[in-house]
Amino acid sequence: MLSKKTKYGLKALTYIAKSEGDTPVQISEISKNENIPQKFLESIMLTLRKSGFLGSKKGKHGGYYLIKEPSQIKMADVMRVLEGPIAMVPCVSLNFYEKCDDCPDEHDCSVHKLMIQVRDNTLKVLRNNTLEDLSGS
Amino acid sequence: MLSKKTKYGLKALTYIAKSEGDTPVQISEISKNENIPQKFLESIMLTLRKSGFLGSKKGKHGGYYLIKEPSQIKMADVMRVLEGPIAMVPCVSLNFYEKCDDCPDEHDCSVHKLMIQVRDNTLKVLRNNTLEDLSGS
DNA sequence: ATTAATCCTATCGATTTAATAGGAATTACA
DNA sequence: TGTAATTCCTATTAAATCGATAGGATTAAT
Repeated sequence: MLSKKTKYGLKALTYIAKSEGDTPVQISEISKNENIPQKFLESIMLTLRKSGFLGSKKGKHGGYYLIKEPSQIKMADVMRVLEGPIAMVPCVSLNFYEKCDDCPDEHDCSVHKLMIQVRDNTLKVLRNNTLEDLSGS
Repeated sequence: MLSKKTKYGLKALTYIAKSEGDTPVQISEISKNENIPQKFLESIMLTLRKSGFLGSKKGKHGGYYLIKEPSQIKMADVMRVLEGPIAMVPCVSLNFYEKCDDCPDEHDCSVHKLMIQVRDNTLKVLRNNTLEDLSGS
């Protein structure tokens, strides 16, 4: 299941991408229009800024803006920051690999084999889709 | 993330499929060979039996056996029983659909569009793979 | 100054997960 | 007939995670 954090984060990024204005977009505006609890969204925006997807301007008339072109923001990268690993088991994760406690040899594990296929197909989608694709009509 | 429940369940099914004997396979045997806590595995086997994947024999020399041919057991079906929805958001789930609280119109939701693609690709893999594929060398 | 915004850390309650406990029911077999 | 071995069933627990909130500190525009 996708966490609300990720869902809200994706919606917020899409909202900003669609805004296209010069002025930064405020949390309160996104919160209202996308029905996201404001305080929760605050913490998500903070994460996205610290991960290099967003820039921010503080104080009155402040807000958030994209740092890169929407077409350069891959969903796979956003997902990794907000949701964590894309793989369904750590032993097939490219960026968050961990050995399983119970598997003596993961090359001989049926779950491993299946989950590699799932990962590859999910990754294909998430690498192909950029923020531009999400925010396009 | 795949739950341990699902992971253990898949491993157990694979183990039984590989056993090929006439006698039912016991929980204690699976538990030892696959490093799965026995009591936990008990409850998982119960679920798999009640969902129609396994039959059981009680008492001494009892155990579990497959009811269908491994080639007839689709991973998508097993996953739905053990893990729940395959979709990452309920609003794109085929079998567990639920409307989102925050979306006035899900056809206008960027997350929705993306997650449909993810679901379709995941489903493709999970429908293509049967227990036979998992248990084959 | 005042107002309006982001920034930051901590915390809380609810839910889910992984696992365990403790026995009841059933069957094989000596 | 009795004992051991197994599945069956329900309840409980401990830990982790999730969604959200609290309360201010900091910064900038006017």
